[in-house]
Amino acid sequence: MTNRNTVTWNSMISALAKNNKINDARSLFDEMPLRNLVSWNTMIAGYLHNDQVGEALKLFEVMPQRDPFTWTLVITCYTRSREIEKARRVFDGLPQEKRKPACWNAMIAGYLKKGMIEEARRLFDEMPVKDLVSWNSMLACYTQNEEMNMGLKFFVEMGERDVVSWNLMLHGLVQINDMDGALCFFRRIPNPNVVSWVTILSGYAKVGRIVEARGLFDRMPERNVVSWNAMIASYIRNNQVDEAARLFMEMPDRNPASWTAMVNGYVRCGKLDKARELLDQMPYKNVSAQTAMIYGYVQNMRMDEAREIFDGIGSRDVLCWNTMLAGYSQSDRMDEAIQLFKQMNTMNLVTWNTMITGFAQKGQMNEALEILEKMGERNIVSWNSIISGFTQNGLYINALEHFLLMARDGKKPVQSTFASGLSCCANLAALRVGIQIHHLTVKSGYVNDLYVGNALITMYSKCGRISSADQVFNDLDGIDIISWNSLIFGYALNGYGREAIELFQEMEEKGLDPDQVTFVGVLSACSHAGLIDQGLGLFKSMTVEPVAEHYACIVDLLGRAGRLKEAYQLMLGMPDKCNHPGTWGALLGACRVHRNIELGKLAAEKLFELEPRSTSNYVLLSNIQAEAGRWKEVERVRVLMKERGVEKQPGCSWLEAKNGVHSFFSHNSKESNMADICDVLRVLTAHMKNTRYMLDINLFLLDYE
DNA sequence: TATGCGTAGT
Repeated sequence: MTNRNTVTWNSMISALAKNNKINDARSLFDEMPLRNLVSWNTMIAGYLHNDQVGEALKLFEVMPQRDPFTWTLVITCYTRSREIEKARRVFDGLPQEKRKPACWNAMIAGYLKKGMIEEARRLFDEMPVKDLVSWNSMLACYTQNEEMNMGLKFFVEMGERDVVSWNLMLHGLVQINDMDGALCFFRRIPNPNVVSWVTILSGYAKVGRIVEARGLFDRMPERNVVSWNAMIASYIRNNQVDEAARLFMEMPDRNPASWTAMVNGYVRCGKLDKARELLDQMPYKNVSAQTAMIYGYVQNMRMDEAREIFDGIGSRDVLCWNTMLAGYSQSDRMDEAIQLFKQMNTMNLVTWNTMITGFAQKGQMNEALEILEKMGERNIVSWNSIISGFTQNGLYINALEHFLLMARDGKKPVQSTFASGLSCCANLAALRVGIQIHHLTVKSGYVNDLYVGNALITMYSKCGRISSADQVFNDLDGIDIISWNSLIFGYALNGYGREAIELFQEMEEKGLDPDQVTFVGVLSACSHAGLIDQGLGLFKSMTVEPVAEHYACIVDLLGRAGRLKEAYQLMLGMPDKCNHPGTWGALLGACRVHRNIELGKLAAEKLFELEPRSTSNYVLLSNIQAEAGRWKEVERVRVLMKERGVEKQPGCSWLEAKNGVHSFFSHNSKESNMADICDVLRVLTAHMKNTRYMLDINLFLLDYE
């Protein structure tokens, strides 16, 4: 059947496939006059080489006969698509005599990719005939899973070693950043080849030792395109894109990886137009380079250009889809994200998580939950996205519920989970739950994480346990500006103005530069504690550019002292015309306390303009007018509210007692013992009548109605 | 003369 001619066709197909010209290879395969078994195997191997597992399997289905080569190829197909069980079924179905060592080796390699070292070892021990590739495959299981102690033991036990064995060990040492060990090893390799050199070179680049990497590159006895690519990638890794570009121009020949590395390099340093220029010049564009370009556009909010590249890609992989999807999801364009999502036929965990994050950011938590339900396997990122989504949308109880559901799903919280959970407790003033989560962070070893520590400071502060906040602050191994700011805010919130200022001074003495947030904290501390002069002094001596929030603090501070005119004057002098609701809100609040109707009206009108749907502004103005007995004006505000479709939200508060959180709404409270509670309230109200709270009782009654 | 599987590097 086979003639000389068929062999020639076969070798041409193989050569084309190995040079990534898979479509040309297929054309030849279809055209050839006489195919033998080797032709089919060659074509399947070609598809595997080009990462087209689906096409490979299609050919396998229709081929007329099979041999051990074929079976090895099929096992590799399944291990590449991470379907290890299918691979194993094929393997188990083979009769003993057809199980060549390569077949076993392919199976071991499959377990390696899944990190299933024990399974691999069992198979390795069962093998009747082991060749050097078998030993190397097993060694790779150890070195690629950072099991270097086992790896070294195995390496020593190996009767025979080749340069692949040495290179595997070398790569393992590089992966755990043990460059001293790696260099030692490299020096002892009997005949290091270009792979050995590239491995050690990349290792130095990985730990930032770019000069040593370049030294190795210059000393390499032979260089191929991968060596050049590795050096280019090293420069890009270390933010030296110009040096990389120089090498790119110099190199004798380039492959798609060279181009992709450079496109990626320009994208990483923000030179998008350079990246695009290169991409357009690429002789054979590949999906990796195009995806890098899409990523660049997406990160810079240039979605139209990203889409243009995306639409021009013939065969997209899952990374490409996910990059485009993340672009829409991050720029709040969920409708387009959904469209894309529906068109995808291969997805992975990242795909689903991207959708969750997108919905969560838009506040569409029901949609986010729907995705969580539908996805099969979830990871910690899926749960974190849901929990932080609820947190950021103010749905703290739901967030904490899902904290528990996550545990039921068998996933352990990490830093960001704890940060979200603690933030919920802070906002709910749920001290007991907060303390429980604190214990969990200790148990799981995250208590010294800076994010967690800072969240703990805020949690204790907002729950009124300033001493605990202080203790967390002092116990943290390393603190940053956010830790300082959190504690300053904590003191401010709890009325310890002087302590907040002291902390601020301590921070300055330690040589730390306060930022804008620090000043908001310390100014609000002055305001809450009535430290007028200190506050004004600090404001004048601020080392950062004042922003609206600082003005709001000062307006609040002056307002509380009754210095309304001064506050208003300050606002007029703000750099850009004051459009900050918080500042006007502070003024309006002060006008109510000090009964300044004219200024209050002015502030309110401005606020209606800035946030027409905010209930509290209407209520405040209405209260001011009511206190002055100007009922017609009160009526006017109520009509205004109706016209604009603003509805007063029912008042709500909650507190935490032994057995959970109790919430109270001004209507239809869920509490069953409401009658008892009202009795107590009446007693307290009577008591308050004889105190300085008397002033506000009429307001209380007005709201109560 | 000449072809296909499994292990290492960008």
